Amino acid sequence: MRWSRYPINTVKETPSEAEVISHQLMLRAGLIRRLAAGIYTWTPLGLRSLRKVETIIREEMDRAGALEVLMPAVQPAELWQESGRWEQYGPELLRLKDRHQRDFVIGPTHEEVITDLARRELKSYRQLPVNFYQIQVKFRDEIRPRFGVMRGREFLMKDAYSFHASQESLQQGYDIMREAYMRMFKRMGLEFRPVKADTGSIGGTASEEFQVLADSGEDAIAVSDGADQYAANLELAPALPPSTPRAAALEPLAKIATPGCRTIEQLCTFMGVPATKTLKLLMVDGSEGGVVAIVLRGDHELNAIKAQKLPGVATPLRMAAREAVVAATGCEPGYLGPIGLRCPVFADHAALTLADFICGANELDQHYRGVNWQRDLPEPTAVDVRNVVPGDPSPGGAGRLGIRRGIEVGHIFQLGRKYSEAMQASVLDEAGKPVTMYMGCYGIGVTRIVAAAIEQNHDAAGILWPEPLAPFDVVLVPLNAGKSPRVQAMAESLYEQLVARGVEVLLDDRDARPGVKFADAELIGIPHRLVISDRGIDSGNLEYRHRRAADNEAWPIAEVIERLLERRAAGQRGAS
RNA sequence: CGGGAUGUAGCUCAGCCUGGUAGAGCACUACGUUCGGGACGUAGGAGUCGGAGGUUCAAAUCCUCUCAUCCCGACCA
Repeated sequence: MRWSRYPINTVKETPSEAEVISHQLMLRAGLIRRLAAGIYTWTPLGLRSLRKVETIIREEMDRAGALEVLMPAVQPAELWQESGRWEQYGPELLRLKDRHQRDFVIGPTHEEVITDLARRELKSYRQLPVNFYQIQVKFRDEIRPRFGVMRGREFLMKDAYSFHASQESLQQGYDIMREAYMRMFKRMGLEFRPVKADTGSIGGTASEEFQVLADSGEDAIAVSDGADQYAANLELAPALPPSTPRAAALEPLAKIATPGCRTIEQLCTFMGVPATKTLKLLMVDGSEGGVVAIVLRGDHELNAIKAQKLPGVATPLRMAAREAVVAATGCEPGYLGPIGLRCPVFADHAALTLADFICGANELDQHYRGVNWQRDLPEPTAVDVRNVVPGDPSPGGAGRLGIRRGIEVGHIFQLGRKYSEAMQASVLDEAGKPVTMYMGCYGIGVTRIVAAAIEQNHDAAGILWPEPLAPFDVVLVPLNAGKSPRVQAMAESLYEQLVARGVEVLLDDRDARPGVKFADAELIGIPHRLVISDRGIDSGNLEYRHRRAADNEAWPIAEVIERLLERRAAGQRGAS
């Protein structure tokens, strides 16, 4: 491709709307252009990388025996009513009416459509197992789209759905997909971890996410440093009950005035104690009205997923309204404590191991100190409702947990029979009896992968594409070709030879100054760069530089093609 | 949805407080000089100042409404 014939519009200034580095670089390098909030056009350059991601996914899905289909983006409401998600799904589901006033949705996912297809097409256990996949546009009307294509509303997704006659077969299909995912993300050159995950609104049982590790990631993940290799989404990671017994009560119970100490931080500053000696009490809505109290150690955070699974707690989790708190305790938030509460109370394990602790007195500007379980108040039910913190023991049994940030690029689920039951998708077994199929579901955020790759691979000058995802393999940079016929001729010759060898080459034939060409080539992140100049030709060498290298290499002109092919092959194998 | 902020040329922004002929840099076009790390000069094209209404002799500027975009938002007991 000739640069002069290819619309690559780079910009020096960072567009003000971009917050994270991948979004900034994608705009500056001209990979995407925003059309509306969370909705982007992919330019020719950006699309080349997006297609590379797609190709790797397609190859690995095919290798794993999955069959590609293409389902409609617009789906009739009837299917969603049948599965029950017409009511369940919130405003994130974009609904619309056609000219006959019939309800439709723009698909945020395709369980309903695929299950409908499966129940029509699959009649016999002999046709199972089978796995259908597609790479297709989805629309989710996110509350707050941000970070460019990282959390867009419209995005490209690979979704796959497998159908099985038994749980064992589902497990096998799931394992095959897990392997395929490991291969894909490795081929893309990404640093990632599979982590245990919550199944969320999709439902089902076993589930893992594939997280690309990056500080700007929206998800927190708990990773063990031990031999157990444990990794889980923070939402899901269990906090093990402490093994140390509770210390003996030493201090007497005393009520103290704590004016203006509404937060743990204020309380600790006022009292001169660490947050680990305090208790906090959170009020959440109960499932049948009323409120439920949850007690945590002062420095711990509530885990919403764990909390909403407690008996009597409303799903989804909602913090209790101020009025409800006052009605239940006679006190407003800021001074709540577990002593003398009438509502149901749960306490986190860590909160229950405290002795001589400080907690609210359920009176304005008053706290208790020297509080002890059993002696001063009954022990509530012990539960795990907090987020794990760095240093907690790994649930895997070896090592301690650390917290890292990740970008979720893939998610695999064993759905079981949730949709097949609701939509009556069954096949006949050996005995001629209908059996409801087991389903698995496997997603990949294709668009997001491009952003994640940049988030993980960039420097001050621009993008450092993992080679398998780069829009071009090589950029040829002739200097002063307008004045030097031999530079021009050599650049053309190299271009033709490389193209003939199947290399994706970008020839910078613009009449621009060298600095402009170098800066652009680095910004758009082409892995291999070859500079053609009079100076080089005189010395019998051309200048080669890898995008990740700090220095140039001088390559004899006669060897340039072969050496470049070698480097490219090495890079594609992931040896960059 | 609640709170905050911002809408002026393709991009980054100034001008608004204190009303009076719409600006700069980047980008773009032409010409000339320049040519190994985002050159310089000259000339030029480009904006219904988000939209509607109002106040005023006069509105980018003041007022009201509206739309869009961005940021923050259980974690507090």
